Amino acid sequence: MRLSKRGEYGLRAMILLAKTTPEGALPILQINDIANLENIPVKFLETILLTLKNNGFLQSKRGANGGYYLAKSPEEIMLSAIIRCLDGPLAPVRCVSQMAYEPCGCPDEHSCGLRLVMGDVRNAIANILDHTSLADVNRRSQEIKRTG
Amino acid sequence: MRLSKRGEYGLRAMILLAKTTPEGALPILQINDIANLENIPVKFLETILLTLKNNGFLQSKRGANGGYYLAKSPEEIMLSAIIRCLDGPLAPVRCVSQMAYEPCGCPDEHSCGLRLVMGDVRNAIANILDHTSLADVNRRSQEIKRTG
DNA sequence: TGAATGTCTACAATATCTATAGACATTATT
DNA sequence: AATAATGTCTATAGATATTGTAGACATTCA
Repeated sequence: MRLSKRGEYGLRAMILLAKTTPEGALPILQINDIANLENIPVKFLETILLTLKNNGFLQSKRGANGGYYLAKSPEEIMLSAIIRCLDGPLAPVRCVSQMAYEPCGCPDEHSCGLRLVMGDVRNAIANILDHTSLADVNRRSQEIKRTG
Repeated sequence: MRLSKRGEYGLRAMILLAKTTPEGALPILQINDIANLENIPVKFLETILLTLKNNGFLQSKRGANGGYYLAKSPEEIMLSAIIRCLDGPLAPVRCVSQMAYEPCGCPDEHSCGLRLVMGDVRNAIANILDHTSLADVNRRSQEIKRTG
């Protein structure tokens, strides 16, 4: 039930970009800066950000003073979408996956007890991650910093 | 966020054993039978059942007419325990794991937004799996069979 | 023009997962 | 006692996924 490093790094990078996006600004960050701040191997981060870009989460500016910035507002980017992009389905087993369903081969999938429970688990995970945006994450972090 | 084959096979075997445990009986099943019924590679299942035995989930009888049976009542065996035994921690990241905590290296773990969200995810998963027993799984399956 | 950046593809290194091999120990049955 | 049926245990092979790197290229700014 684990988030990969790719997924974790991607999320951290996106959260950082969202953090530095105050009000409709265009807060561009360079790969190197993100890598340094978050302690991520540069070349690995490169491929992650590129994937995120090619899937519409980021935009970029090339050349000197280039960098990456969010393609949408931090309010609109949900954690579930980022994780699905980098790590694949949220579901613990394919036979309850929305994005990558596959039959699991049990004699009666409809009444398979394991499948029913794993469906609940999938929903529990998705309910959180589908409703948590990058902005939510940073608000929550800020709130802890204020209230302890 | 995926359940491994080992985890899945182990759960299926345990659920099957629970299914055939009606009332305080000693319903012994052999590796071969379980493997055939659930379509699991025999030698792989061997190692899984052995692990489950060595961790107190199963008991066994050796020799001719031997086999495996549950060490406790199906009501008492929770899915979370089986998964932790075969697949490791439920938590998506180590820094929110109960059974295998590790610091993730962010500057302030206490206020790390990602950690807070992943903590919620961990709890959502654990709340389901800690409260679902083998007996629950089979009851649920039965109910679907009755009501459609 | 040159330096700073992102783009892209391939690949290397490592880890993990899945599965199998095979020698051994125990028990029931005859 | 002999035999066959079973579980026990450890090692390891094979496949796949993850993590990370290399390097040539394209674009932009100054």
